[in-house]
Amino acid sequence: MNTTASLPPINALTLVQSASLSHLVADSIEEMILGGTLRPGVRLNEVTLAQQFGISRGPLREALSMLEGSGLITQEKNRSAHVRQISLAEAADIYDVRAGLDAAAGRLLAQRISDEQLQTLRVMTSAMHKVQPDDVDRFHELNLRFHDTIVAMTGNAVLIDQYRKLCKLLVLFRRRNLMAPMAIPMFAEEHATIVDFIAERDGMGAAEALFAHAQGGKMRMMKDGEM
Amino acid sequence: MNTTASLPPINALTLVQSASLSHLVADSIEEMILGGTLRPGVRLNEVTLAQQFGISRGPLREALSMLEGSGLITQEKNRSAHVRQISLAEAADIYDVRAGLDAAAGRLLAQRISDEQLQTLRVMTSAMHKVQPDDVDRFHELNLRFHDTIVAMTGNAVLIDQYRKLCKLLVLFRRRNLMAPMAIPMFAEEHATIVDFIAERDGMGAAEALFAHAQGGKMRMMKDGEM
DNA sequence: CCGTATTTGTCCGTATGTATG
DNA sequence: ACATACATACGGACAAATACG
Repeated sequence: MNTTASLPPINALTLVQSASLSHLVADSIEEMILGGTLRPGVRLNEVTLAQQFGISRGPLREALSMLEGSGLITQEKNRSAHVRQISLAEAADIYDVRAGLDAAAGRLLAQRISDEQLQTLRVMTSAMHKVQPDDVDRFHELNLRFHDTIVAMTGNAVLIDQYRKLCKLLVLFRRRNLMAPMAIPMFAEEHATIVDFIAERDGMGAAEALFAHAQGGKMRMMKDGEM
Repeated sequence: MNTTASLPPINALTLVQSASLSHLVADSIEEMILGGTLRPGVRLNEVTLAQQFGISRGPLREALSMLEGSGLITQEKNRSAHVRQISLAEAADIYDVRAGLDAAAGRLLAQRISDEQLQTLRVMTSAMHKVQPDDVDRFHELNLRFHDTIVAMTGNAVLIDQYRKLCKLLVLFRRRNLMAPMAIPMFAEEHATIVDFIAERDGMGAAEALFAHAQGGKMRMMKDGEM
């Protein structure tokens, strides 16, 4: 039992006892970062954070160690931890790696996709075709889900893990993913093409299409960055 | 000052003050794992380890948290940490992801390689052609270095980081990388082909060749595993 | 299956050195 | 140069879970 007051902290850390406190807190901080409560560059004071969560410094420091490993925060010796800031150049690097993982996922999935999975992808692409041309947010969400689904369908836990970690990092990049409304139909069309390659079991074609598709996204991001 | 004895522990943790104790210890444990001092499956007792390093449990637990994040150890609540064991299926997954990163690296490098870098790669491939057919270990080392060099030459820090983490994980796979001596010339030839693609700035060709090359390695590994 | 020993998870107090205004 | 805030690390403590005989 806690000897301290342990009033209901920021998030409900209770209820789940399957994971250790440090894991719970790490997940909680991660949510706060990804959700925008803790913005990039924000300083993370150990005592303050520990008090907010109603825990001691020990588990909190362990949580910070984990978060540093996943790249969500940075730590320098004897200096406070900070929520990581991703520069334009770093974001470009992440985009490139993610493109590589996208391509790998497509290639692998083309070797092993089931009819049912294919059906799911088809439903997703048709849904994207129906998005209102000005509903950029909606399309952006569907786009992320489409690519995540392709990765998830490979069943490769290592790939899924790495891919999602990269996606999380991109949230730390300051610029919002601006997508020109007129680019939406083209994007939807590219998705359909990708699914076609996978359906034909053309791993190479799928990989190429996915990489090019991702590179297109990167280019738009870079262009925004220069402005 | 240390109030404890702090006799020279297993490794020399002193001298470097740029990183925190937990980082130093994490690196040290990582070395012990990769070097074979700590074999897969070995139980890691907190107090014992802490005593061996001459530190307290706090920093040691932080180090373990980091190592869990990089996949070198596993932790379950209320149970000792263990050096991770990689199953055949997991190794296969890792091989696939690494193949994807290899392909991505080749594709990126084809876009930006310098003449000097190209020269370096050519030297490496010619060195591989000259390896004695029975010197499997030597070739294996050159092989790892060749691929690491391609990745490193991209200058993409994220890619380099992920790639090397995956390579480390494969060390935890129990089976040694058996390579049939007769396969060596073929491997060397494939490397030469890959460099040719990169030299021609054919990113797609390089990616395909690298992925196929890596898949070949995976196949041999899987076959050994089944025996 | 039970009782005991071990080990982890967590907290607290404290000392020390490093950064910051 | 000084004071304050803070991170780093130590050590002791104890409950609870686990491992063991």
